[in-house]
Parts: sequence; C-alpha cells; structure tokens
Amino acid sequence: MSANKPRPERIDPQLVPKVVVSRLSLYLRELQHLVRDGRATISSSQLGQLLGFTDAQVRKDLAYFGHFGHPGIGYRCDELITEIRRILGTDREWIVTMVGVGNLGRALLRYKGFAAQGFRIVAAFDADTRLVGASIEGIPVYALDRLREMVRQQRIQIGLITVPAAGAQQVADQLVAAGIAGIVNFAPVTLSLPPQVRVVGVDLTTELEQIAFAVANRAASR
Amino acid sequence: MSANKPRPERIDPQLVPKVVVSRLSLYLRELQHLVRDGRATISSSQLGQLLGFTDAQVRKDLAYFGHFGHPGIGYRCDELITEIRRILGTDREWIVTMVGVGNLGRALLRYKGFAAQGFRIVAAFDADTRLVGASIEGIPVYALDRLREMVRQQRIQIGLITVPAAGAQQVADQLVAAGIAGIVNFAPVTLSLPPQVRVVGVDLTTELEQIAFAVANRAASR
DNA sequence: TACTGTGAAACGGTTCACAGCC
DNA sequence: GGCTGTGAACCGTTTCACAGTA
Repeated sequence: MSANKPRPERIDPQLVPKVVVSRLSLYLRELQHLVRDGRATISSSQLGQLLGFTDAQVRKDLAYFGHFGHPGIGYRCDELITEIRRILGTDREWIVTMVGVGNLGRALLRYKGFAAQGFRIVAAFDADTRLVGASIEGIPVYALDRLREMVRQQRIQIGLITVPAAGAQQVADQLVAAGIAGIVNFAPVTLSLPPQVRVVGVDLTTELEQIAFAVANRAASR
Repeated sequence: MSANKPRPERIDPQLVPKVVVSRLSLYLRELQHLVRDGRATISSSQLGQLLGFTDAQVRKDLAYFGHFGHPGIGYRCDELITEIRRILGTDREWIVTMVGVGNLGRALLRYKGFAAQGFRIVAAFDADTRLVGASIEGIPVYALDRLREMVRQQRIQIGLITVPAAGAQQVADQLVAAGIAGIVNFAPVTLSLPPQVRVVGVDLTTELEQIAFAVANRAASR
C-alpha cells in the first residue's frame, strides 16, 4: 500500500504456471485459518511448513504477482489475503449455475463454503421434470431448455456439471452455447470443448485410484 | 502375454512421477468408455487426442510399467485396461470407510461409481448420535468411538473425510491411530499427517478459484 | 505401412544462495 | 538478526526424432 514501494510489475497471467495458481488457493485457505486464530503475520518458511512447501517456493509463487512481503517481518496475513483474492479474482462475486440436481448436486447446493469465497449459485437445472419448479436452499431449479435464457439474463459465468457421465458432454455443449466462460466438471468423463472455455475436472474415483496406487506401492517414502 | 515378449522391467513405483499415475487414471477411464463403445484397439496418438495429451506422452507414461503396445496396431483396449488396473492396484477390492455423513457424505455414499472401480465402502461414522445406528444405501453408520475397532475388524485401508473443516484434523488423527493407510480429504484444510499415510485433498472451492483466475485472465490461450 | 519404445534434446518448475532491506 | 526477492544452478518432465517391429 505504501507509495514508495514499487507497484507490482504486471506479469502476463497467461504465463504464470497453473500449479502456482493452485498453490495460491492453498495459501489463501491457510491464511484465512491463521487470521481466524488471531495471527497477524507469517514468514514464507512458516507458511510453507504448514502446507509442505519450501520457503523459496512460497516466495517465488507470490513474487509472480508483486512485492507483498516485508523483509524482517514476513507477510501480513490480512494484507496477503486481500492480494491473493484480488489475483484470483475472488474479491468480486462470481455468478454460478449448476446442471444436475441429483445427490451430488444437492449436496453441493447445501454447502455454504462457496458463498463464503464469493461464488453465488443463482440457478440450477435438471432434465427431470419432477424437480423443475422446486427450490433447493433457495436456489430455483429450471428445465434445461431455459439454460441459455437464464445464463444471459443473470450473467452467469461459471457452470458446475453434476449430471451422470452419459449426459455431461451434451450439457457442456449447452453451457458453452449459452455463453458460459468456465466449467467445473464432476462427471467422470473428459469434456471436449473450445479452447476459450476453461475447464477443471473433479473425479472422485480418480482420486481414490491415486491413493490405491500409493498405498499398494508404499515404502514409507516422503 | 506371449512368452517371447520381454516381461516389463519392474521399475520402482516410488520413482514414477505422481502426475504419470494421475494420467493413468484418465487413460483407464477413457479406455473403459472406448470398450463400452465397442472399440478394440487404440493408438497412442488417438488416446492422447481424446485427453489432450501428445502421443509421446501416452507412450512414455505406459512405458514406465512395461511393453503394452503392439507396433503397427496400437494398444488393445481390454488388455490395457487390465494392465492399468493391475498397476493402480484396483484389480483387487479396496475396503473404504467414510467419516462424516452430512450432505456430501450421503451423496458420495449413494454414488455407484466407487464400487464399479473396486472401492467398497463398508462402514460410515458420524459424531451425531441421531445418525448412529442408521443405514445409508446399506452402509451402517457407527459412532466415532468404534472407529478403531471397525478398521481392524474389517481391514479397512482407505478413509474418506467428509466432516466440516474444524473437525477434519482430529478425524484424520483418529483414522491414522486406527491404522488406515490412505485418506481422501474433502474438508478445506491441509492435514498434517505422518509420512507413511497417503493423502489427497479435494477442495471444491479451490477448483472454483482456479476457474475464476483462468476466466478473469483469459485470452483464449490453451 | 503404421505404430511402439526410447535415447537425447528441450523445456519449465524448483531449489539454492545471497544481495538488499527493515 | 530475520526475512524477502531473485538470478543462477539444478533437476525432473515433456517433446522430438528415429530405430525397431508386426
């Protein structure tokens, strides 16, 4: 904030490694815990220790985006939270929709953590006509043919796909056609999408398989 | 299978990059789709195209574990599925438990995809006494103080943590004390655990933040 | 011909080590 | 003294390019 400190040289965010951005999320999460515990500042080595990273890694990651630290002191938690939220873009609200209101969809709608981080789910969609017209945790459920209309009207930017695997690609295509910019896909399929649409996939079976491999081949390595 | 083909040189699985193992899961998933569609063989470049990887990457990944391809032909889908399942350790059954039977926990218990890949959830635990004694999708819910007993009795190897953030570390400690070998953590905290226990974390907010950053900084790059 | 398996080269992310600053 | 920011060295992964094989 001080006027005599050089403003961060704006580096093209395109060339920040993806893995750095994912660690930023972890730093943010940890810092929020720390603040809740009354902590005012933290050094790169302490923050790294909490997350299993080296001190240099923490400093390098943050240095992609600016000079946030204070030599001799470390990082001020609240200050760094503000900066990371600005970097991630979660200092403003994101309008989100969900397609597929089955078990998983309903569970996620009930989760309060999204709203706390700036993600507001404003509408849900389902192919099952028995669910249409209902409201879950205050979020209305619409028929799929109203997707485009609602995305435009409500300026929805991000879509969550929580339908079964067989329907996921079609839903993704509809979301893209409606003008969505990013997708989080919970269906166990790889989506084929135009490059301007950002996707991350979350597959719980895949995660379990990673654990299975690690356990099956464990030898108490780090 | 043929006797004149050199058996895979057993490479220490410890030194296979983690990212290779995660791609193995994706290959497996895609191959299972392909077989369902009646496909018998696939080349590394075709498989790579489906997943957004290069052909060389597919071949290198698989070559860590053996010689599974057939020059001039490609990979036989069913054969490769068998091999990858053997590598991941999912050719046998894994006994799994879940701690935390809230919305997310219940949604995951109802999901049939785990069983299909060899993960059998045999018991669930919750601190809420109103849930204890109930049965969800045929899976009994126990009080937490019976965790150790059940883990040993049923030879449970993997634990899913689906409790709120505040209780996750304590649950993790209990799982470790009970003798579990691997954990999938859905709570938005970083767990501190002894190195012989394998952990993967799944944080939905973190995934949304990745999308937010990518969308906020998009420039139609890949 | 069509494709795999693999050394070697290229690339990119991580760690080191230290100058600079509070 | 304690800690950040960063160029340089290091190291691991990806890509290239081609020999080998059915």
